[in-house]
Amino acid sequence: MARVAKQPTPLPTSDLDARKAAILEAVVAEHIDTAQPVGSTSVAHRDEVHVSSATIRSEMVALERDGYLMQPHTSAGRVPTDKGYRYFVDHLSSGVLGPTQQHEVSDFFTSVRGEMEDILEQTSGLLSNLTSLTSVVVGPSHARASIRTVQLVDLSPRRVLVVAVLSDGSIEKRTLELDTEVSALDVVEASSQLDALLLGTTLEQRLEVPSRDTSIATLVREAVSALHTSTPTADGDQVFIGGSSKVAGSFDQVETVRKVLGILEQGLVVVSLLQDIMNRGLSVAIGSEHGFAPLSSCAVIVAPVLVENESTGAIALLGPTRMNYPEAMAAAEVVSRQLTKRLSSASKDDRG
Amino acid sequence: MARVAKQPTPLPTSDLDARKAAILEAVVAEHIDTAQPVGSTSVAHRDEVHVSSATIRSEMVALERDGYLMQPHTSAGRVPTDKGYRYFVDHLSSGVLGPTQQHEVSDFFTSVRGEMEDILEQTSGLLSNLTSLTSVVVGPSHARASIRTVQLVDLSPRRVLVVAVLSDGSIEKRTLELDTEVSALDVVEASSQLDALLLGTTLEQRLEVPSRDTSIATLVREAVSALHTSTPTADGDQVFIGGSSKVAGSFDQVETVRKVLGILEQGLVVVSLLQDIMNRGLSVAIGSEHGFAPLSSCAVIVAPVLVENESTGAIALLGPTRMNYPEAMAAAEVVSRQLTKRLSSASKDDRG
DNA sequence: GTTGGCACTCATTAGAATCGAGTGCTAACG
DNA sequence: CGTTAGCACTCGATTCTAATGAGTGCCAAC
Repeated sequence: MARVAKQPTPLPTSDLDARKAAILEAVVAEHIDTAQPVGSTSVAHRDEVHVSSATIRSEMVALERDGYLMQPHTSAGRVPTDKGYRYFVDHLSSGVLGPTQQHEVSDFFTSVRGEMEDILEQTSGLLSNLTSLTSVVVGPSHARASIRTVQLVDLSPRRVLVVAVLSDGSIEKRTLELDTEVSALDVVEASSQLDALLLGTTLEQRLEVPSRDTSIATLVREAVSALHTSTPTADGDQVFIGGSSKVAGSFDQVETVRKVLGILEQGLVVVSLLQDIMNRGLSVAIGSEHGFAPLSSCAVIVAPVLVENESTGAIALLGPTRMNYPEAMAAAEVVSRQLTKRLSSASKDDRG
Repeated sequence: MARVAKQPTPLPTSDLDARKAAILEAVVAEHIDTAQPVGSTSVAHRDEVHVSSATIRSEMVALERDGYLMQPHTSAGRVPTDKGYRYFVDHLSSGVLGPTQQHEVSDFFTSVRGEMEDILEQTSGLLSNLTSLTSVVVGPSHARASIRTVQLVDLSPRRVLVVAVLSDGSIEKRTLELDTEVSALDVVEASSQLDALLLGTTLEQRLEVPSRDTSIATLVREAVSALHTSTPTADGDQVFIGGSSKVAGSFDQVETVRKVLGILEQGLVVVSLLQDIMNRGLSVAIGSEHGFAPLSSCAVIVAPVLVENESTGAIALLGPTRMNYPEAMAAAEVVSRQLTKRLSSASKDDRG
């Protein structure tokens, strides 16, 4: 009972002796390179271990028995299982970005300009370029940001635009379609009432609006309720997907490509998948680990994007389970750090 | 030597006799259905023509000689060439949407709510659903819209947000990163100066800004220049792409899928392609017609979206050259009309 | 415990035979 | 003269078989 409280059985599934680990590493690395089942001799020719192929073979049957490897069919090489990749990721891989790529990242972050949305979108492209994987960037949520200013703009006698500027620099807008015409003066008056009313609140806060019946009061009420209604599409979150064409380079079954793309099209599904992975404290979800069947041949790498030490956004990489984990994880890690830095410096002294 | 003058002659390439046309139609229709080369007997069994397969064969050699059909190899059926599709589109296809789809469209447009961007994005999804093709929706340009309001919002002592509301309800924002701190009062003052200065102008108009050296004047100057700088990403145009997963369903070569997706990722390329097609007065560009080699196995259907009788936006469908033209063209046509109607009713009485 | 040797497995490849969809040609027919 | 039935022919696709060889598991020897 000392430290042998695993499952019901005390099999030391989480630790392999050094040689098994080395062999597993070799198999995974080789398979990532070649996308082919790898045999005992190819492992012997690498320099992770220096034993004969026969020895490797006998170790491999052990690794297969314990669920780290599998054979597509008798007399084929071995392929890592999800569990095998998991061990590789947890114990073995320690990737650093190549110097070229390091440069690419720092060049990017020193030169990128413009609004947050643009930066996030371009970051997504950067990640995808670095790794040849599809990337997902979820922008920081605006839920916490408070309202700095609200303004009404009359576009036409019956159409009024509500524009709210939040403390994080983002903007929410809603168009009101009115039943009756309003005068420009009423709009101005309602606008300043609104501004006073909402200043400092967040979009999530519900608040009591005096329900008088003047046209100005009606206008104010409608504007408030419109602002508090989230838009039908993205739930306030901004999702940027980069390099979806990379999906087609990752799988050779066109049907798999179609499925994965179909999922990527549903932004909300992707966001909640990432949320789920992060909630479970993972940074990598391999194959069946994320419990999302249509993506069972994919692995997802997630890294949080912190603002004021809270994780509000995320960057993710999506690719086949046989992706280059060290490289991809390193890329995600460094980009996440840089992006966090960028966003923090932008928000560190906001006037809430 | 009587009528044996083929090439440099006034051959009536643009008109086929009725039977040839019927046969061509049958071949195209069948090939759209089956994606296979179609033989003389399958044509004979359809009811476009009622002649024997032998007759059809001899007509087919003529159609092939004239470039409407081609054989992948001897002893295979015929496949339409781009020219064949072109004839089909110009002379033969006359599609109407099925009643179910008509309903889907009108339901959509009666129930869709929200901001322009959301509507455009959802329209893109609708089109893609209707046709099983990838759709591109290019939002109306804001170039013509005049400024209704400009406001400065101080986010932090050194960061000021410029928010411009345009007459079409769209918003442009720029963040200014200042070298020196500015007071909240200065921001307010600059804001009202800006508003007065820019009201009624468009983003394209360059205007003289008095270059005094007060901190307020500097702020105003920077704000104006920021607004006049277009964002690095989309050139003011908004592009919405829907159903990119449909690409994977349209081609069975994964490499083709990758190429097409790669192009779709470059929004600007797509937009200029659509522009080019429309400039040439086409509504359909088939295969090599659009002169864009990477998409030579694709056809593009474009329909303008009019605002105040000017074409400022566009909707497009992209698919394999063997797409269902009648259906796709009908869908593009009706959605374009509905969208135009929607946008016109929204802007018809804007206060410029 | 490690290794070389060896028999065995089985997907993949190559080649040969066959099939058959579809053609082009020709002769007969109305 | 246009249309059609008949027929020989072509050639990709399919099927089958045999050969290949990468890779394994086992065992005996080191």
